[in-house]
Amino acid sequence: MSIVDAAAGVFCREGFAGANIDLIAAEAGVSRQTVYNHHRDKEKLFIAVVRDLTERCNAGIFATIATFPDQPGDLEADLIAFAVRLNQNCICNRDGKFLRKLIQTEGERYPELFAEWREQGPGRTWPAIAARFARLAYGGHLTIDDPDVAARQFLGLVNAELQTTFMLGGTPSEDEVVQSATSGVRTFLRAFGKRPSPTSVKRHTALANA
Amino acid sequence: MSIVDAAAGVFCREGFAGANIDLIAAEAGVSRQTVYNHHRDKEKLFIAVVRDLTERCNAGIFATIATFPDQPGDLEADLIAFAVRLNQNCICNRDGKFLRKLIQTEGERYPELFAEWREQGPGRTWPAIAARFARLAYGGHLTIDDPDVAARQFLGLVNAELQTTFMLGGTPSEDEVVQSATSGVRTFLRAFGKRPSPTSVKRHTALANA
DNA sequence: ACAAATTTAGACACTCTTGTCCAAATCGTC
DNA sequence: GACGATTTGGACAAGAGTGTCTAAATTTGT
Repeated sequence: MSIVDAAAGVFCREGFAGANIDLIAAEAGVSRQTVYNHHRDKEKLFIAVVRDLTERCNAGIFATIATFPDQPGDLEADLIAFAVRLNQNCICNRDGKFLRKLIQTEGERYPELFAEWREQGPGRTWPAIAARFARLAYGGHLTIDDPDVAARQFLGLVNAELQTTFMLGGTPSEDEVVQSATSGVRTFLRAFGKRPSPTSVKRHTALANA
Repeated sequence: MSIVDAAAGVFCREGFAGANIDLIAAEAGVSRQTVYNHHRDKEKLFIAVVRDLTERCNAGIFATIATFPDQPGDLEADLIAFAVRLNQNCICNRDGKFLRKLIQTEGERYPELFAEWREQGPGRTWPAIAARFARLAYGGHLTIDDPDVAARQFLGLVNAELQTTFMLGGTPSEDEVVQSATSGVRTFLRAFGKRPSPTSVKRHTALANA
């Protein structure tokens, strides 16, 4: 395991102040001196860790966004599968857990560093997801006013059941992820889905609602 | 300011390991020795802080749940107002912010302590909110399958726009809270609200949906 | 005003951690 | 096998923090 990987784990478990360079070195399987050779001091090492996690997580998220259903066959099933992928590959995996925890615990101590994350992360991924929803709406598969809002609500819904687990730093089971995604997508489609018109493909109807 | 209050602030800012008893004493306006007189050691003090926050937050949440709209005049406006109250009085206030941060940062270090919180907090408040939604559904104002799921989705929706701010430990502005609650409730009602039947009061229709 | 309880300031021992230094060992490459 | 670069382990100084102790000061109740 690389030094940065080991450091990520220790920083997450112990926090910045509690993290011990000896322990990081031991978990990385190198001597303490090597840690200091590669990264001048504890703070530089921490910054390297966050940058590394941000990059890897972003890559994963964009790769997953690329699998967003464009020409849905069964929209419900496709969205559920997408939500599950997003959770399993980007949010519940090691990198996602670590990055989330570091942001929560040390975000206030390094405003510039995490402002960077905010721009590169949510600032780029949310619009990307919103664009995919806009495309579905344009194609007549959804009825959406504001794609940005819809995208954030989609994420809020499919993670609604996992909040407590996330808070405590736990990893939800595959079952829980599927459960939450399923009920989340169902609600999402009740709000934004087209009303049952199984035949028409190109009609771009807006359903008045009150 | 009491010792426990000062300790809450310092533990939140610095984390458990980084918190300094001298600093806590100074912010509380007492001598270090007094801190040790009241709370045997750092860990006992930390536990006292979490217990205190949990109690106060729970009290606030239940007080706010008591204002849940039972006989809604304008359901949308009533739910938005409720969501805003919940956020302002229980989640965005000092206690809420502190408790959330302590759970996120130290949750894994004190499993029993935070298991207690989980039982007393989400374990009791979520069902309470679900019960209020069930009542609205029973009264014919909403169409809900599973009130527990609906309650969690309601919370996920009205907070959907505030996630990033929460993550970084910030406090959303009143405007942001209202914005998020408004679009969240609108979506919630699109999914669970009764379809436009402005006259009938007691008809308990279930709308098939695909 | 007096006695008991509490608080205070400071000194103190102890532990832990960071970051540096250096000589010996190990590794990679030719 | 030899040479340069890297790694290693250990010692080390400096600083910071915890928790204890004590004698003096202050508060509290009566």
